[in-house]
Amino acid sequence: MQDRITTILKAVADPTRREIFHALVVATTALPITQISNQFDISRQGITKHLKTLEGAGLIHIDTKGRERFCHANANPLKEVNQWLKFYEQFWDGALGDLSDYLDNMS
Amino acid sequence: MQDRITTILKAVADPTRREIFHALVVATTALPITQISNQFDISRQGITKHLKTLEGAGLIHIDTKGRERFCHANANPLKEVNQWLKFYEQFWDGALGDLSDYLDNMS
DNA sequence: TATATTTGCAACCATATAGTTGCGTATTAA
DNA sequence: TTAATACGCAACTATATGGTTGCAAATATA
Repeated sequence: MQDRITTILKAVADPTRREIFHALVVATTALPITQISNQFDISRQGITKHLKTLEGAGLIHIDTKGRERFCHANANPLKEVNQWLKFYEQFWDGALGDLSDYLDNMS
Repeated sequence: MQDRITTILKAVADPTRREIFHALVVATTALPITQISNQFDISRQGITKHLKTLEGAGLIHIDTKGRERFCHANANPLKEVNQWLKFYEQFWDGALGDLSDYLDNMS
């Protein structure tokens, strides 16, 4: 199908998916799907689709217990993104917040 | 339209675009569009579309000189991705290459 | 046992995306 | 001046994506 890194990047490229992932990361406990979908404006099925994408990227794991399916985040795949980024670090300048950032945001 | 970080992530989520960006990053000189498209199997117009997406994300800049348009990379927007990642670093484990990575890749 | 809750599956829809081809135009070279 | 080169624009196609709804099945509760 596609690259692992591509799968991960596509997963986090969607803002809703990033929100879901974030909610799961900061949640102290694993959350069942309905409870997740209650936090969003889109339908449960919409959420389920996003969860599948996140699961496919390894960013969440789903645990079935009875009729409920508990989701918890796994940030490890992001290490791959971090590694991809690392190479380009030598090509960007300074720390965040310096002049070049200011100039970048002008355009 | 959409978030800056979303625009950047979507730009790099496509493998072809990552390749183009990489080629421009490692090129010592700015490259005209035709020369870029010669390095790929897709049409010049296909490349042009990708270049526009990259430009929209601020990852490249295009300089017109005569009939040619020279493209050069700008890695700075990746700092934003780096910053987004940073928060999740506390939730992943160890250095790259340790046991948990091995386990991540098993699934 | 009857009912309510949590979920998956499938079908469907609209739009975005990755790609193509054809054609016109500006610039450079012969 | 003619021909070749580099490019943008527009139209088009196929498929992916983000979202919906309806329905059936499994599990939990009354």
